[in-house]
Amino acid sequence: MKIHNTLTKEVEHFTPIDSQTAKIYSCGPTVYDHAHIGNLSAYVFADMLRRAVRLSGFETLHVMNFTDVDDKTIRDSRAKFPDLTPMDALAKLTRHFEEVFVHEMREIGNDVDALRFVRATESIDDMQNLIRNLIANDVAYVADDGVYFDIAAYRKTRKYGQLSKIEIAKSTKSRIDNDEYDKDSAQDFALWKKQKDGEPAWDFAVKGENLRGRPGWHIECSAMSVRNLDQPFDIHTGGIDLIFPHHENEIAQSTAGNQPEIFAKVFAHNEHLLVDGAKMAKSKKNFYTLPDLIEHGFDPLDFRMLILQSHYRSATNFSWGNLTAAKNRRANWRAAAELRHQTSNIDDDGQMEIVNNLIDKASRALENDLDTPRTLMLIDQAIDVVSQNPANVNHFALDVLIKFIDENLGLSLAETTPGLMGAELDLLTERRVARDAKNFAKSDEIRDKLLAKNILVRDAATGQIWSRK
RNA sequence: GGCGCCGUGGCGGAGUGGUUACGCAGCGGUCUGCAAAACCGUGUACACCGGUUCAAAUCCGGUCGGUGCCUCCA
Repeated sequence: MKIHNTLTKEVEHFTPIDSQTAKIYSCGPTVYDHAHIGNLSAYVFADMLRRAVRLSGFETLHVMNFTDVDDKTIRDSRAKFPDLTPMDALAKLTRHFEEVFVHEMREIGNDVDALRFVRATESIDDMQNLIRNLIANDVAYVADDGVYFDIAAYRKTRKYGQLSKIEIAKSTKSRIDNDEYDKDSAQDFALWKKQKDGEPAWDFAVKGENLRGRPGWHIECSAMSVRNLDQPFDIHTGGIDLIFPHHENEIAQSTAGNQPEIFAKVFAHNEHLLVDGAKMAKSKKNFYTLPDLIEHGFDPLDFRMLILQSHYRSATNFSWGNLTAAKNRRANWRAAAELRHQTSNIDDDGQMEIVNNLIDKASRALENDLDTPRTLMLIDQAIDVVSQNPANVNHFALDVLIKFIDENLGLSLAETTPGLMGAELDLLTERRVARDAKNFAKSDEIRDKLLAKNILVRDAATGQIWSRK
């Protein structure tokens, strides 16, 4: 398959380093609140990437972290659970939002069972070992308030700024608290922060001293990825906003001193989801969450369809109109899938051949840097072929198509298109009898009843066809 | 200021030198007892200016507009 690599700015052929299993690391959520739908779109991308890698014949080992200790999780947990110890409060808040996150991931069709989740708070030892190693190699130093990465020292043997071409600070040893940077240039960043009042903290022995405190953000991902995937691993994913400083710093931490020079072979970044042409962000308050969408009457999978309709490297604009378009498209796909319950199977080799051909093309599109817009176009064509004439549906072709869609696009078509239940089926039969007797008043009445159950009935030449709204 | 990205029909969204993308919406029609369904048909789109070329939405230069990163951020 091919994938765009931010390191080279090119679409490259991809094969796993060990030629069999692709090792993927995705920067996961900071679990202090609901993710907004822009966050979620990044995870749809990560999920689609893993599916495409599998489609092209490789196994995957896909790790995603929970950032469950940082400024925000500490701030909110202290505010919400002031009576608990800082550590307990932190755990209580973050475990809750982990559950929320996993639930929402499932709802939007991401295969969480194919992921290995890792908590930052359960990887503290790995982070400390990495930091000790950096200190031993003179690319990190202990300051009053914590341990910092020394970019100037790093640049003596390695290149800083592979991804972002960021300007480096002229003065060395310039640093600020809280992972921060001077306005115009990259500066030393915190690897470890000494405990402040009321903060959760871990002991950290460095050169006979206990620097009790907690890890910086960047070191979390460096430690967790390498611990679970070894180094170098294949693909590192994230939103484009993580290119600098987060991924740049991960590379620096993981390639400094006596460590391998390559951290990850490919960095794959997704563009942002926009609202009114601007980036969705918590600080701007211009964001929506999944519960917002559900409240407006949309299914989480409508959101997935919306994301798939544009390429992951193009910024896409979110609007209710666009979401409606995605919803309608998905409804059309479901209506086609529902034909498997209500039409006779026709052994039409022509349909099978066309569908197989389109699926082939769709596979190639997905393997070509996740060309989902093109994939959707091809699926639309296949849907047309199979559902054009309800009297002539090749069920085998339809099943093959549904399976392809569910495995590679994650739209849960089979699951979301169950057959009708007893009472619903009875109504349908009643209506057919009424219609046959030309009792249209009654048949229309039953049609309304079914509509009230969100079942739409239409009368094709071959009989009634239903679909769920 | 530094480093980027983008401007396509009503809304989204592909395309990257010459051929209908596609979806949703709209419009016209067919079928139907009727129908919100289905089916058929339907859009002289590519920010602007200049250049290259037999030919440009597609390449080059410029202009205008939007937007992202450079604090945390998917």
